Amino acid sequence: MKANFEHTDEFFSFLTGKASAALARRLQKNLKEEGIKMTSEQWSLLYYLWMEEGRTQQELACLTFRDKPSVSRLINNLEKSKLVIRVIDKDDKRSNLIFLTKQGRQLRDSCMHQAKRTIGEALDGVNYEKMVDARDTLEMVYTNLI
Amino acid sequence: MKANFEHTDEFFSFLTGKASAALARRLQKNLKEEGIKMTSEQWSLLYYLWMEEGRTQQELACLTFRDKPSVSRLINNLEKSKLVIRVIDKDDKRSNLIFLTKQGRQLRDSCMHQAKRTIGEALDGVNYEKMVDARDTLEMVYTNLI
DNA sequence: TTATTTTGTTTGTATAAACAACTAACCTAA
DNA sequence: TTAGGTTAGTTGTTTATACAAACAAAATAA
Repeated sequence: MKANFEHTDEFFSFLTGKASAALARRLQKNLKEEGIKMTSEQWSLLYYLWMEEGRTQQELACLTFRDKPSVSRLINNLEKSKLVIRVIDKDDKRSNLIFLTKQGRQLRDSCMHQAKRTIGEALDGVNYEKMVDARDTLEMVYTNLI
Repeated sequence: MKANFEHTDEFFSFLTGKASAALARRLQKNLKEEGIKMTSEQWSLLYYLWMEEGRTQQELACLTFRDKPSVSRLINNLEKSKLVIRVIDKDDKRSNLIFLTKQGRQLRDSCMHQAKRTIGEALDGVNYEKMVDARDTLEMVYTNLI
């Protein structure tokens, strides 16, 4: 069943994604305040490595909703910053396994702290259930478009 | 009153903005199917020019939540594509007034059609009120971060 | 085994973003 | 009227995105 939305402008803010863009900017700013020079995109990739290392680029691409070239280049920059390293998988020489460096591992706590702070700032005064609802709605939009 | 959200991952999808990214990709794809080579970013700027021409770059920056350099370069590309022209404001020589070309004006109907189609696809099966709620919640997040 | 397809990654090219630094035009106030 | 500040836009630099095309390793099929 397809809804009949006549008013494009009513959902224009979804097209722009301004809320998530603002959130990304704020995260980057908060990290910078802590002396951490890291983009929100790099953060989002490191997030999954802090949970578990040794993932392939393919896995990271799926997890972060990026295509493979984007992940490849993000990792280039993270390698330049000495936060991760590529290790060729012995069992499948096509794959790179991505590991954190000691330095990358050390950033985890302060980065997660700043992420929580950022989300706290974003959700100031926002009803929790409404937030969960919004997330679920966006999730549905996303699956519609995959 | 600051909410205490312990679980960062619960709101991770907001950080990524994957829904709006997917929507932007789909719009671009739908436009391409119509033979229109245009980015979603260009679309979002043209949208406001289709409503009213002769806006300044500053105005367009505010309307589309971009900074001035971003708008400047978007307009460079739109000029290259012969869709808009810059006209220096006689009353204030600092300002450029942005007008559509004949070609840019002609694209309006088919572009708007594809935008409505895209939104229809995105909102397939999504409850209208939930969508309005989600938009309002995101609006609040945005204002928290400005 | 060899040929074909699939999978994981990289490279090429174009577009766009943010931030900082800059120029030019305008305004205001001493 | 001139000095200082503001506003509008551009340019430089770095980072990130998408899509297409390439490449090599692995899996599959003949």
